[in-house]
Amino acid sequence: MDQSLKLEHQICFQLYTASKELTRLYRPILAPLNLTYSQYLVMLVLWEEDGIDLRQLGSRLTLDSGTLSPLVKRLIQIGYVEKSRATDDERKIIVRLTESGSALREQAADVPLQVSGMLNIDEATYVAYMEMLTDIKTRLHDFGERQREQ
Amino acid sequence: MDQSLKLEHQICFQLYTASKELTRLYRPILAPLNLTYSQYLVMLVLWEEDGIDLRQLGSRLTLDSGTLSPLVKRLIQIGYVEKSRATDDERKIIVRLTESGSALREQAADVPLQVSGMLNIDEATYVAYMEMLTDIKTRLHDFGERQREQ
DNA sequence: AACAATTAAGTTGTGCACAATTTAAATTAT
DNA sequence: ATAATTTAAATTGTGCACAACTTAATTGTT
Repeated sequence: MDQSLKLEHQICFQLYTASKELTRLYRPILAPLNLTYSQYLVMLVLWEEDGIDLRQLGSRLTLDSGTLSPLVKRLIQIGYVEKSRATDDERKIIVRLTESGSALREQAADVPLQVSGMLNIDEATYVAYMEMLTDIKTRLHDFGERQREQ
Repeated sequence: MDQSLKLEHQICFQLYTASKELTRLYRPILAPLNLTYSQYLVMLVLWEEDGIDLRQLGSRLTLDSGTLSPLVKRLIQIGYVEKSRATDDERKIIVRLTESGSALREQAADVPLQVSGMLNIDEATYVAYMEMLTDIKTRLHDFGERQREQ
C-alpha cells in the first residue's frame, strides 16, 4: 500500500498524540491547583505580564475570543483573575490577577520541574527538542506569509 | 523572574501550539473531502485496516468511546463508513468502509504531499522530527510504566 | 451451573477550539 | 462633522476530548 497515507508516518499525528499525552501528564499535577491545562497557560501569561487585554492574551496563546471569553469567566469564578475595561479604549477588557491568583504562582513554581522529571529528559535534549518545535512553527508561519503575499 | 515558568520555555506549550497550527493547515485541505482532522485520522486507520472494532480504532488513535462513538456516527451520516456487530463477540462494533469511503482514499492520496510541501521540509529533517516526537512519546510511556510498577 | 469480575459501547456532563455572527467602540475617509 | 470601515469582545453553534457512569455481553471462579 501507499506508505504516504500510513498513520504512523504522519508528522501531524505524532504531534497530535504527543501533545495529547503530555497534556494528560499535566492533569494530575494541575488538579490540586484547580486548573485545566488551558487555564494554566493563561495563568502562565498573566504571571509574566499581569493586566494585559484579552486580545494580547489570545495572540500569545493563539486562542480567539470564542475560547478565551468563557475560559476567563471560569477563572473569575474560581477567583484567580478579574476583568475591567481599559480606560483609554472602552473596547478592551483588561485581565488582572487577584491576590489568590498571584499567590498561586508559588504553588505552581515546581510544576515544570515535576514534568521534566516525569519526562526524564536532560537539558541538552530538552533544548534541542524546543528548537525543533519552534522550527516547525516557523515553517508554518513562513507558509502563512507566502500565502498572504499572493 | 523565575525562567522556568515562562510560557515560551514550556515544551508542552510548543507542542500544543505546533499541533494546533499544523491542524489548522489541514483544515482547508480536508474541507473538500468533507472531513475534520479527527475524522481524517479515523479514515487513515480504516484505509490501512478495514473492518476493525471500535476498541482497536481507539487504541490506535488514543481515543476513548466517548469521543469515537459520536465521531463514527458522523462518518456514518456522511456515508463513508458503516457499523455492524461482531458475530464472535456481540459486544464489539465493527467499523467498515463503504464504497464511497474506500473511493475517498484516491482523493486523499495527495494530502500528505500537499502538507509537506506547505511545510517546505526536506526528507532528512522530516525523519529527525519524527524521531524526536516518537522519543517524547516513548519517554511518556516509560513514565507510565514506572508508575504502574509502584 | 451460578455468581462475580471484566470488557465493549454508549451516554452524560464539562471544557476546550474555532467558525461565523453580533454589538459597541474607535479609527479613517470623505 | 458624518458616514464607512475596522477592531475588541461576546455569543451561538459544531465538533472534539475526556472523566464518570450505565448497560449488556463475555470470561473466570467456585
